[in-house]
Amino acid sequence: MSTVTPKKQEIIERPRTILRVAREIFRDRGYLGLNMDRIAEQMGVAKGTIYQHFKNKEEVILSLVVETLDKRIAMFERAVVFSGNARERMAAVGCAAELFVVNFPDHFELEKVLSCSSIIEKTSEKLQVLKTTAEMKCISLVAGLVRDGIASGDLQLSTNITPDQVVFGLWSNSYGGYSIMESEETLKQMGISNGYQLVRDMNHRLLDGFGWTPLSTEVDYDAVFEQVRHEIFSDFPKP
Amino acid sequence: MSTVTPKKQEIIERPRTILRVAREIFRDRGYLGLNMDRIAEQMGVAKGTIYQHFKNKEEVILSLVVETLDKRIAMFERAVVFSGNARERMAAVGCAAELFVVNFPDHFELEKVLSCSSIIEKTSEKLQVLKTTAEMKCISLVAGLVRDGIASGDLQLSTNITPDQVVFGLWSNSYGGYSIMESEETLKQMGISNGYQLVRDMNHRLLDGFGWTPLSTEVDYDAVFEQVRHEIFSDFPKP
DNA sequence: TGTTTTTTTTGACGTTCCGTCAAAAATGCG
DNA sequence: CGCATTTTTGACGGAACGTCAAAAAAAACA
Repeated sequence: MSTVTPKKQEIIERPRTILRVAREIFRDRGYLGLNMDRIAEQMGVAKGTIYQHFKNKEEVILSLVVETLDKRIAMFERAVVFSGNARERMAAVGCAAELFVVNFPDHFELEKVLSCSSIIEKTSEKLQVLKTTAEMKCISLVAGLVRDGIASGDLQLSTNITPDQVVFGLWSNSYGGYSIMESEETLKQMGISNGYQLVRDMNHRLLDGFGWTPLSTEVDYDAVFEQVRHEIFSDFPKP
Repeated sequence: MSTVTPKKQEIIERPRTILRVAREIFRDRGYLGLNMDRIAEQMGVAKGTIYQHFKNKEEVILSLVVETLDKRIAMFERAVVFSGNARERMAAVGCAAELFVVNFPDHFELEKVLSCSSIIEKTSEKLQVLKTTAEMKCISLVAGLVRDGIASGDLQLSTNITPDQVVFGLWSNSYGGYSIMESEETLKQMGISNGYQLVRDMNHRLLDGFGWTPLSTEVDYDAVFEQVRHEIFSDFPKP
């Protein structure tokens, strides 16, 4: 017999509470300011209690990332059904990706922490799979658009290039661009004022390089971007 | 009067020794295995001695990065004078960048550690400038090639795009690509076997997107890559 | 309701690593 | 050689991680 006593309920909700508090601390005090004692203190429980839900600090970090990845999936799913041709829908995904980065800035920071050597190794296989699965979900959504482009005849890929590889290119470019943008000093010295716009442009140029019509030199995809932002993502603050 | 006693000499050489030992430890035991006590032990000196040359652990990391950045500059300088048109010389730089990543794998790891929030803030302004300067040197070398392309008429940039922005695109794409490649699981699931080749291809496509002739669809830049590797970088192990 | 069993919480503890600093050792100079 | 200066040392305080036996709370039972 399993009745849900208030106590049980509290325990069930605890992991989410821990993550909520952890994210707040990370936002306010950065990675170095985020520690298990602080989470416990902020929650009004002892440290040992946290360790009943998370094996270690790294699992807290990874869980935060997975949590936000799910939000990104939801945004991508909204974007891919934008009404327009394949390249326009791809621009819609670009809009989703940008809004995601702007609205969940801690996600990107946390991803970078995870990417440091020997951090992810401390986490459980199960949680790692959760992350990879979420990533693959995003990738397959975008790859679907590439296939749509091929199906509609707007894109012809040479035989040695797969849709996944095109996705890899877009992902590389975006991930790299957003990473480099973090170093404001470098950006300033390069005379770049609007990094987001630039990442967008580079993605367009990349797709142009594959000959995916209509080319960005023929169509104003920035207009599409604005349209997507208003029609689909009006619930997100403007960048 | 300043005679160089053996003792003085030893002290002068110490910073380099520290970095050499630190790099060895990092290679062997990763970031978490690299600590000040270990460096001291490995060198046969007390920990306090290390702190006479480096303010803290973060400065050791940053110094390692600057040290390797200088090697990258040297490689880029060799690449840009490859005999060929501007796009071929750009391919030569791509070859240099790839050989650098392959031959100094710890550099990339260290860069990622540095990019974690609140790490770089612990280092001195002076050292940070050293890093930015080294980066800018690489950027300007590549930007020079873009200008060469424009000068020779092979590339026409729209008025709202600067050479530096093109460099930003190549850099984003490469940095992002190499980062994503670290996660072998994701790569495998995407069915990507040769990540380096892919990064190369994406860079070519990006430049194609800018209409920089001769396009990669017309010329086999992989052949140029091989030529550069043999003629200029024969002293580096094959990838 | 009172007692016993099970579950949950606690926080002191051992450990690791950082960065410091007063004392000790080594060096250089007259 | 003796003394002043420079350099080295490693014990120490502090911060954070993760553990675990003991205490407290909750649940089960009578």
